[in-house]
Amino acid sequence: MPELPEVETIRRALAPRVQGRRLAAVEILDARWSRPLAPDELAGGLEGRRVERLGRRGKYLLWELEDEVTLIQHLRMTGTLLFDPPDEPSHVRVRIALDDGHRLRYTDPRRFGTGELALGRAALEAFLDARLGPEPFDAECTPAGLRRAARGRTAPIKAFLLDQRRIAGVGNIYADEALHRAGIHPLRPAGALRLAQWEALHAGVVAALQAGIDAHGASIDDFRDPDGARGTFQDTFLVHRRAGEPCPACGGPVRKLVAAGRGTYVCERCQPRPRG
DNA sequence: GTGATAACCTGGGTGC
DNA sequence: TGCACCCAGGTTATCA
Repeated sequence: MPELPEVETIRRALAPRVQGRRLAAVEILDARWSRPLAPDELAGGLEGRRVERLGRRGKYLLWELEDEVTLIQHLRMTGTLLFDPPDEPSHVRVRIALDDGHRLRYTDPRRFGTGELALGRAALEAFLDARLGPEPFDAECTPAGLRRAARGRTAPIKAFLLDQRRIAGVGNIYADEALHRAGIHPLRPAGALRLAQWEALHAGVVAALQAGIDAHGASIDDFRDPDGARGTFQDTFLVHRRAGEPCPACGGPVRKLVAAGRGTYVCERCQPRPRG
């Protein structure tokens, strides 16, 4: 599941290969990907333009093209970008040919991924600002700021972490791993956390995301980098998808429960369940 | 405004 | 072996 570290892994691998190149041809095979624009309409906005920068914001991959045109790409559940795959992969939704002869293939078995066009800097910022809170690694993302955003909230902290408007880039995997690092139960009401807990959680989020980036992402199911290689973060998960196994910190059992409607993994010795 | 839930979608796993 | 069913999850829309 591409979360911030997986998208960053893709960005780092692709940026030196696409920056400065032109999108010679763009073929969109799935109208779901480009809607509300028709495939030809979106492809027409991209073709011939030079890639000035490949950026990222939260889980969005930002293809910043000349003339202030940006392709805002979200991989959702199973999206993968492959660079010069040896064979034509299955579930190809978009084909891109670069002007130096290299090829990109966007594959997405579940077809949740999206590509949207922003015309102009203001449109891009409006799109992102409406959907995303601060980047976890930025100085503006602070424990005190998160605490303010959560004030009065009774929803579980896991739901708060998954809400991209509160903090950008955290998904199900990294929320579980961050909460375990911080010793906080995922069902604890977000508004009930003390400042010291927010400090621990902020540090846990940053540490989990950085570990994911260092491992080139987590490849539980579909994630592959642009060269088709798997990430290794799944090999060092503390709790996520480890139900029934001993907690690496205390040896207690890792349990699976549902929080925010998502499969959630917790060690209730390290992460005491809230009373009531 | 807030929180919970359904819907989108398909491959893989499980049970019969 | 084949079929039906369930589950996974990021985001958005809808409802209470």
